[in-house]
Amino acid sequence: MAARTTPAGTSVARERLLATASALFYREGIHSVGVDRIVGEAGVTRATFYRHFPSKEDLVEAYLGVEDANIRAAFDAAEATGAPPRELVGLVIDGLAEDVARHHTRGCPFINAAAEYPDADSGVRRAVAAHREWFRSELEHVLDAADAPDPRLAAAELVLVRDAAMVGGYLDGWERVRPAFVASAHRATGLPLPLASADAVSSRDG
Amino acid sequence: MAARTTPAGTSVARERLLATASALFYREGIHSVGVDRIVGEAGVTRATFYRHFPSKEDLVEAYLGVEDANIRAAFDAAEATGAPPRELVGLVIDGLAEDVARHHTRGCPFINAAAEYPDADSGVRRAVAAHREWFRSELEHVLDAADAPDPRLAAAELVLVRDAAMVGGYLDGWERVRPAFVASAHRATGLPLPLASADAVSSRDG
DNA sequence: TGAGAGGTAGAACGATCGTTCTATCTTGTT
DNA sequence: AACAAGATAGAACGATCGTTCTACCTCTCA
Repeated sequence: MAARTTPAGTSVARERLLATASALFYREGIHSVGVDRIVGEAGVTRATFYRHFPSKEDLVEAYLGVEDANIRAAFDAAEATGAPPRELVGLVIDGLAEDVARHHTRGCPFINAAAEYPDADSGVRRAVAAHREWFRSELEHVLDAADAPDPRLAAAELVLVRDAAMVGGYLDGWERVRPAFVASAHRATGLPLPLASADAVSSRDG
Repeated sequence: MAARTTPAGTSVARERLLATASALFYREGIHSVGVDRIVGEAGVTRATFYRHFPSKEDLVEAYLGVEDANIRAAFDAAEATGAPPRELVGLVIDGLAEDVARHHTRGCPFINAAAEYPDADSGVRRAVAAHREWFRSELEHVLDAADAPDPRLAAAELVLVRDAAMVGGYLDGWERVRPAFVASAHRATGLPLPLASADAVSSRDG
């Protein structure tokens, strides 16, 4: 066999394509962004594109994979703080709020993608479903460890509230949504609100 | 002047176009549905299309106008029952749940449209913003009449929860989302839960 | 050093996008 | 019956869609 100029499955061209496409897909929607735009802004040619991705849809799935990995990493980081379970719930909620406020100002990448892919059997929708199921069960796990009264219902409610926060943050502005999000999220856990967090809810934070 | 074969601004062709496009836009997304599809399924030709709508985007805005009118009509119907304010809140929540369960199984038309129109100044996004603002203030009005403790916050929370219910109903299935929606919605009002409604939450309903 | 394979370049494919064209038909008024 | 004007028909526009083509370049290993 022959030369491997980069580790298997990666290359600078692939990285640039994925990073460029991720930004464009998120900001402008998927069907609105053509392959010409992507290869143009990534500084590569169409042939290079199709050497790394069998089709545009594979690139879309890779984009969702990046988003999925980012969120998993954020959870891992929160858990790595070693905070006690009850505190971890607060960290997670704060982290979700921070994420919506700073990074996901154009809504949820998965919800937005699903809006453009009506076929539930498509690869994109499968990726969306898999991500959402992981997210829900991860929340349930965190809530269960914190002795929440009904972790399953609370996790489902948190998913709801977080979905809404991303949508509302995009369409109505985060500053208008933040109070409702914080109030709903903490109440959804079914856990008593720690004083420090209660203070954060009403006055400081950003 | 000359013949007016139909009332100003309407015609059977226009009605068919709007009805057909509304169904297609909602089910399959906006950019995914071409003018060919629309005129084909509506049984008219392109020239007819462009005689009634200056461009495809005008048709999209008309589609959102229909959705907006439908929801306003539902509110009017609920208010026309003459139910006392406190009961009206329950009627509205039940109505929203019913709507998600039966009619809006592919998510929220406005949220989905916004996912495809990143430009906040576009006509589509303006229509989305106008609808959302009306919806929020309508909820606030209903909650205020029912003596909710904080109508403004409660309305914002209800919008959040309803957004999430539509998204979640689409992506996760309504039966999985319903309990979380009902619980979150009633708690968001800040009002005590009437016994009859509490019963409905835990057992009956559909 | 040259063989060989993966990466890159840029033109070009057919299909479909939203839009516009001219010609024909329908309809109420004169 | 003749006319004016809106509605309809169907071909056709240029632009862009996702995809594929052949030629060239740039490496590692024999």
